[in-house]
Amino acid sequence: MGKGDQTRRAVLDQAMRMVSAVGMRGLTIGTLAEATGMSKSGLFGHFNSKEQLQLAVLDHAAELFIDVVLRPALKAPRGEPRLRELFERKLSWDGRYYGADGALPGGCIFTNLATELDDEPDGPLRDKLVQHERDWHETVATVFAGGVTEGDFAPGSDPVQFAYDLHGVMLAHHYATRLMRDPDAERRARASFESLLRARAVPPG
Amino acid sequence: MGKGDQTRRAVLDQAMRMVSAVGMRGLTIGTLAEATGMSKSGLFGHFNSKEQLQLAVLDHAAELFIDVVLRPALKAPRGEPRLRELFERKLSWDGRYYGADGALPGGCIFTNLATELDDEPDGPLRDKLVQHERDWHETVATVFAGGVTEGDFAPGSDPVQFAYDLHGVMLAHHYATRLMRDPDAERRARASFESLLRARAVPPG
DNA sequence: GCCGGGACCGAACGATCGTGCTTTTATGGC
DNA sequence: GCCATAAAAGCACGATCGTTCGGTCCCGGC
Repeated sequence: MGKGDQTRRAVLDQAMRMVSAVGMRGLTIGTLAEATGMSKSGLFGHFNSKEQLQLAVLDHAAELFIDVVLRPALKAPRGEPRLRELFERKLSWDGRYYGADGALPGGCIFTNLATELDDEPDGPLRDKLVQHERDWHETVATVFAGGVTEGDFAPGSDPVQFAYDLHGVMLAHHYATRLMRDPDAERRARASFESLLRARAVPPG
Repeated sequence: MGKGDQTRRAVLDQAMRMVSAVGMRGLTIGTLAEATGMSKSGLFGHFNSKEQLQLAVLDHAAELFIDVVLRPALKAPRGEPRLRELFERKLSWDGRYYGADGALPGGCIFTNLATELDDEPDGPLRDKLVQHERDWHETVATVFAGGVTEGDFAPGSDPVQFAYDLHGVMLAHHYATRLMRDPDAERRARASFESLLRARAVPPG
């Protein structure tokens, strides 16, 4: 990895942190340059436009998400254990572990971007975010469906509805943690998660 | 109501629309002036600072929310009917009715501001939003608790946990509608809502 | 040891930001 | 209809925005 890639990666790390806190609209090349100790033009040369910088940040975050949430969770045993692992890792991603003073001081960067970009006209940035979100929900639905075939959840359960509901739990947790600073947020999120599973428990008999 | 209040109100209406779409950070006095057909300085004179404009927008939105969601819903009969009315009106507020080409083309302004301001340091704007959100969740919890004493829901149900869960349903609906443009979003939200109630149904016997 | 190219910087651009000041125009009470 | 006052406009300010250009430094290949 040459000098260029190294700097580029460091810049993207810093940019990702800033975007998680202030969004794409709050990210400016000037403040990013200052935060990384570079000149505006020197930094700019790595991306050639702000839009390409934004796209690179999104890709960078997606890679991190796959590394620390998705791939490790998919190593857990099929069915309910894998679903629980996915939930726990996503919970950490949202707040406790990678939030605060971690890689994402502003919380889940995708959640933040979702509400920032949802009213934007179609474009490369919005499209990329939607694609990433689509992949994520599909993964959740697939993992849950695996739990159905494993006999952990009631047959006939709708995996898409489960992914929808679980995402609601995640969003509520993000909201309660970051805006409301509710110390019970994590406990409440776990309670909601257990309710979702209980509602899909295999019927007795 | 003098001329001043009249234009001020018209400006706030327009500002609220814009904020719902582009957030407080995306709202600029220049574009707001152009959208209302005024000069920057003429508009500025009504608020004397951008922060006061932002605070006024938040108050304006809170009044609208009380008018079209809260107050009408509280006229419904105590218990489950009142809770259902609250849910339906909040659903309309988020997307169908007041969204799109209505008063809030960018969807629920509070949801948008929640993710935009959650990482901001404490200040008048953030504090005001948190206060409004606190009031809202307290109302939901209280209305649900009324359902418990009415015998519509299982005794021992936790109203705060219910408010947390319902908020998750709302956030998931907002997300599915606005970012993902999921045509099934409303149906899924209703399904989630019914699940929340079913889990709190009075036990048989 | 020279040279080409990538990495980076400094300065500057036009545009737009929020915000003052001064002046003109419109309004409402008598 | 006059007149004090409120409302709106005009203009300018320093700062910052994304972006461009020309130059400087340093490192690897010949």
